[in-house]
Amino acid sequence: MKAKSYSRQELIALLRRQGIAPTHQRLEIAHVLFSRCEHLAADQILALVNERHAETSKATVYNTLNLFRDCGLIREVIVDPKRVFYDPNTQPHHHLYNIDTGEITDIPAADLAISGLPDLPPGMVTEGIDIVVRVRTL
Amino acid sequence: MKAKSYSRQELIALLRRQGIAPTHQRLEIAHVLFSRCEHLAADQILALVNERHAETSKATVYNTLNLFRDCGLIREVIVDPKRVFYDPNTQPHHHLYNIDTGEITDIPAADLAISGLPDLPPGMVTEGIDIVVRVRTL
DNA sequence: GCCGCGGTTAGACAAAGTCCAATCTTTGAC
DNA sequence: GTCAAAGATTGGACTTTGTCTAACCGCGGC
Repeated sequence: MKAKSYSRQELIALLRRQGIAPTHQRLEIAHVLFSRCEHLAADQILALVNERHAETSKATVYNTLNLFRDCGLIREVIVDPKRVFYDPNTQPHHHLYNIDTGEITDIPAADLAISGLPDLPPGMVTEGIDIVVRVRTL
Repeated sequence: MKAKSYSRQELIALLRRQGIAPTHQRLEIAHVLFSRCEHLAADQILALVNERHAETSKATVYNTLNLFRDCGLIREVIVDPKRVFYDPNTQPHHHLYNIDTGEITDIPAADLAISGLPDLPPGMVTEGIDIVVRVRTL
């Protein structure tokens, strides 16, 4: 849960390292994503980015999120069939999902072990293993 | 992977046991779901049910799937942000998801163990733990 | 036969996300 | 700094998945 506040220069460097041109809009979106440790959906990001003055369109938010995802800067979290959440934490970890509140919490993968997984069919590679612990409030 | 073919009477009994009135449409949908061991999305079920002669509407398919889900007859599988899949297998199990083909395969939970899960915050109960192994074809 | 109640329906609607062609920025070469 | 090419952004139309609604159907009980 590094709530690190990235400087403009750090964000620019972060994007350039992935070969991404650091446009104004992308920096705004990166700032929203990386300066807080939440799991945000596209519409929330759109709202946050345009909070002060509207300058980023819906299309750009989606383009940018997909770009960041493809570059491995962020991860998609698929727990709610209604919308995708984006996770700035790219460390191996899993999720606790509160069905009632919609709240998503990280579970570090470090101290977690899964045993007994079957062998993969030949010609397949594991992209990742996602564990979602679905909880309800009593 | 019981590819059991349920008789009409068995399906009726199955629904009645859950207090569900066995209407024609519900039986058709139950038949499609339980007579094959696949993970189907709502639109696929709609198409399959109306294959011979159209007699079930989109609204009824969605109503019925939600009803079956609430009664525990089927499970939702959330792996693809585009659509929910419905799983007639209610035994504890997890999923292998092929990102490229969209194919979903069951992983029995029996021989699988997870250790090191953190304690839940107080006042919360686990509804279920879903593991998704995302694979790619080489 | 008639009533009432649940189930079904078409179609309108909503929300998430994609696509497109026009326009604007960024960048690298000079 | 200037300029052109390449790349990014945009509004709005569109698609897809799923929900809602109000009318309608059908069946059991009387």
